[in-house]
Amino acid sequence: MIQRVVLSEQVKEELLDGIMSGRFKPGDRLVESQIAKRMGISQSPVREALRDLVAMRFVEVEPHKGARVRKMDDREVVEVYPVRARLEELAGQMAVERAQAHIDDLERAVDKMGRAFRDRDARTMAHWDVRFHRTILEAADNRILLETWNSLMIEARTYLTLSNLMVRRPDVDLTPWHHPIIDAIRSGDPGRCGAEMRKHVEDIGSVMREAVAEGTLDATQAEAHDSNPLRREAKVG
Amino acid sequence: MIQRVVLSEQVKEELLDGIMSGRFKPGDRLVESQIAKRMGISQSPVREALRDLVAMRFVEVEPHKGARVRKMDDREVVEVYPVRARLEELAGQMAVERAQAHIDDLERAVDKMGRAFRDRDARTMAHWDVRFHRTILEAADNRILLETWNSLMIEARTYLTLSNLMVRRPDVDLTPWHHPIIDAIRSGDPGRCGAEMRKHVEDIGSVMREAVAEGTLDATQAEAHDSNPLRREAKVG
DNA sequence: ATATAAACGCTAATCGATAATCGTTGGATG
DNA sequence: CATCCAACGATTATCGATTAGCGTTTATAT
Repeated sequence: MIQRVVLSEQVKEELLDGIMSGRFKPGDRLVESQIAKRMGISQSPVREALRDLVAMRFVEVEPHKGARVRKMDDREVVEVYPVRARLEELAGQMAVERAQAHIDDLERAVDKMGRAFRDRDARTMAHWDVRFHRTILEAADNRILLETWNSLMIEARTYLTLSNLMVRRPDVDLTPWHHPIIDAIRSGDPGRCGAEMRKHVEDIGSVMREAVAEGTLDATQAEAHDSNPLRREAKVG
Repeated sequence: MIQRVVLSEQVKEELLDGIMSGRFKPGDRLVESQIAKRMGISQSPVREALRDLVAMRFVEVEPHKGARVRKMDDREVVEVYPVRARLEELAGQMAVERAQAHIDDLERAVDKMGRAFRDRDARTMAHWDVRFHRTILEAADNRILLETWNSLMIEARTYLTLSNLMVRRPDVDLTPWHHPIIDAIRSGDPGRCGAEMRKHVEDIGSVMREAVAEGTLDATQAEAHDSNPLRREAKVG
């Protein structure tokens, strides 16, 4: 069997895609042996992939009990925004100068986001939304900052946010919220840019706080999760 | 063989202790088979432990080449402080109220820190220093914030900082730098507390920038690392 | 002496099998 | 009928062995 990269890496990608696409829903069990059989490999690489996903916080395992897709509880959904806000504030301040060269990228991302909104395609929208933010994070040119931000599972969370919003407030489009940031970058003022970034993220945080208050998150997120194992026990493989 | 926790977890602790204590130095190879043999177990749990440590960024692996203790390069040493500063600023703001109940803990930590300084014991000093900060992070009562902060390997970095400083500026004691934070908490003013936290971390960042500029970090850190494998190839096991 | 190629040794990556552990099910007992 | 306990089935955790990849060294030729 010819392979360009290590198997565990391929498995990780596969599972990640499954989680991000919603094929595996929060609470679904990820049984090593079943995944291994389905992919025609042994358990070891699957196990390693799962461990990686645990580190990335997409999956949780209990020793001797197994792995399941992690459910973001309400608390966590809300708690991430203050953290993100401060990180992106810093990024905005640091990035202003270097981001000038990427204004085209940023505008294109916003454009794609708008199209995706009109297509009611939350997944694509999340993709470009994250791309927008990541562009600025990268321009900040601080590896630790970027890695820290990446560790927050922004893409998965953004997808959740947007798909929830698309159901709950079908007419609200977050796309234009990005324009003040681009303007701030154009102005070249680090303080302003940081402030806009922070405000932007905090505003999204407010939106999510509403969603949690209304209790619409679970519905959007996990039809899958059910604490009663007799009624539903998702087996994936 | 009776065991209370999974083997891979024990291995992880063992290796972590080795890294933190400096028994394994940056650049040292961590050979699965040798560690396994030394601990009298098979390679699998060792492998898993290494993967975990990679996720924690204490170790790096190249496919088919193996694992080695990760070296913090100068850039990374400096880059972490702005990030930490913003996270702790947020923590300070959020924690003010709840931290009131922990002022005793904070003062005790500072006290222990001071004693450790007089004993020239950088390791203990780092321990209590981190404990001080972690107390505030926990009081902020935001799991994501705490996890994010934890992911920055603060303890290892602080140890590096303090042991470097102890050599380079034997008379400089960072302990009193913590008092303004305690005062700020006493005042109950979130803005002030956040500001003090941020300033504190940024000040330490400045100290480390100096260290890097003077090029004294490598000496403190890794006598071990040597890019020429013919001259030195650390084998651990 | 230098450059190129083949072969070797070391180590990680993967495999297939076994042991350990958990939750449940079914039966025995009161 | 309710309760406790033992055995079972499912799944993970670990093992020992095999396969594959990389780096170096040795062999060969120029």
